Amino acid sequence: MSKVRTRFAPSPTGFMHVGNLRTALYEYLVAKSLDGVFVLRIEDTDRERLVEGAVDVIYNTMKTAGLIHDEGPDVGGEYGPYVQSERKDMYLPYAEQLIKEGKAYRCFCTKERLEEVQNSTVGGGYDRHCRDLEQAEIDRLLEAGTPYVIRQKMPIEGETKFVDAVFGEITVDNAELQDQILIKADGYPTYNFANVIDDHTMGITHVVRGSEYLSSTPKYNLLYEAFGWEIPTYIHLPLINGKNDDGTVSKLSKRHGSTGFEDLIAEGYLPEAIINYIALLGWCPKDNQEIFSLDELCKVFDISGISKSPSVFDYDKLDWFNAEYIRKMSVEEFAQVADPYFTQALGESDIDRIKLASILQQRTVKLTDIPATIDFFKELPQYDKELFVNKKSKTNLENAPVMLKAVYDKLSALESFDHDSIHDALIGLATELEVKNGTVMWPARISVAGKQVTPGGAIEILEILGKEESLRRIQIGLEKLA
RNA sequence: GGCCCGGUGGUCAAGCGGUCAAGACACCGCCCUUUCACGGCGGUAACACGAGUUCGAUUCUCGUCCGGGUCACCA
Repeated sequence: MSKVRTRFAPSPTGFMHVGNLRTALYEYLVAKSLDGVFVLRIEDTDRERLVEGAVDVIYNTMKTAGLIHDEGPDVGGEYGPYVQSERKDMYLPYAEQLIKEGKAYRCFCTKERLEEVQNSTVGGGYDRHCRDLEQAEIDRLLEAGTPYVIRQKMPIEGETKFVDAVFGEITVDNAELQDQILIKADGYPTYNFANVIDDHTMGITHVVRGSEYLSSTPKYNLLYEAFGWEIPTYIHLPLINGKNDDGTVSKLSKRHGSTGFEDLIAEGYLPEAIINYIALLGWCPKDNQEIFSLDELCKVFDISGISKSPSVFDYDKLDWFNAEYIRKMSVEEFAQVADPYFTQALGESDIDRIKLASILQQRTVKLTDIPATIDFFKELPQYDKELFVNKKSKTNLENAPVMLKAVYDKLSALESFDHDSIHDALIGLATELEVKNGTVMWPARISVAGKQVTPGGAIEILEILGKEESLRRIQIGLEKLA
């Protein structure tokens, strides 16, 4: 059996939709799980839609996602070129070969005529007007320089069957198929034609793509058959939908939230979490494991685990994956990915970022949540003294100032302001005063943070803030309660 | 509209003729606890519907309904 080869063939639009990324991921996994080769091909034949720098977006996405291709425009390979616009001269000869063999023909119909036919025919579509023109007529039109396209002769009766690795056997009536255009009037191949030529000449064995191609697959096969080429294994993937406000679902799009890989990264999601999540959107391992590194996926991925029914992209679940990945990091790693967000909230302050990271790591879901949760370190927010009241901690406006004053005295007497010293001092204070720990801790934490919900407890915040700033803030709290 | 595909809790999903129908996310409750989180424990919640086939259907067949896809000189 020949070596498995898959390809990812994106158009450079400057945007990598998670649906596309998921397709790329599965292509990668199919190849890697079968000891095969993963190819990147850029499909840029639509020159009107060319976007500056769009190819770089593709490279960057693949790289940060970890989907390393074995062959492609940037790394080369035996089957180049890997950019479709550089292959444009390859296609016409193949189409002409088909004409010679009587399997395709030149169609001189004008767009106007085609439109008319479209509207007058019951089912719409082309009427095969030029399919059997006299040779003399063809020669005359050619000599007159009449523009033409090249169409493939599709069978008029019967049906075409094919087997998809996911969806099983699918049958389509040939009557559904029109004489498809291979070469456009401008000499460029159509997408479908270029695709088949490229996939075959690049030795692609497994075609992995979205299920929107399911019903056009017979067209591809008829082309493979016309050339006498071996038909690749098809692996069609269920679509990814988004949930609308009214509860219905539709194709995942911007209205559902960020759908681009880069957008998700900008929103504070980790590449590994995104990959892990989308891997499970339409595929399930035998043992229901959920957390997978890319390497692990390569080992356990199996085509039989791909599902047929479409799925809904769930940001809540993505959040969970992201939080899981954050918690799995070392403090140092987390501090590193969080650093830009620390800076965003704190500027270039001298706060110990490792300490900050250590209290933040367990409670961070998305990196972008960080600034809002730590901005109080930079500046004590305005807050209402009612915050000092907490039933569970048994604090109220009467005892809070008493506690706070005691905390102030105790802390100002401390020589070293590290975690253990502060801990012992405050816990000791609670014991001394015969109150529960919370009764001391609550006012202390509120006074130094100025908000009800904080990352870490009073001790952690005090330590990070340092003695001087802590005392200053407690003083402010005392004044507020006075 | 024709054709193709799909339909298990709110979401992702296991299941492949006999199960009290897994698990995860979300949600709710309890515990832990100096807040929030983390962690632990528990809970609510599903086979779209109707006929068959069968001793027995979530699993097989057909129909209905619902959802999606596709019908380009776009990719």
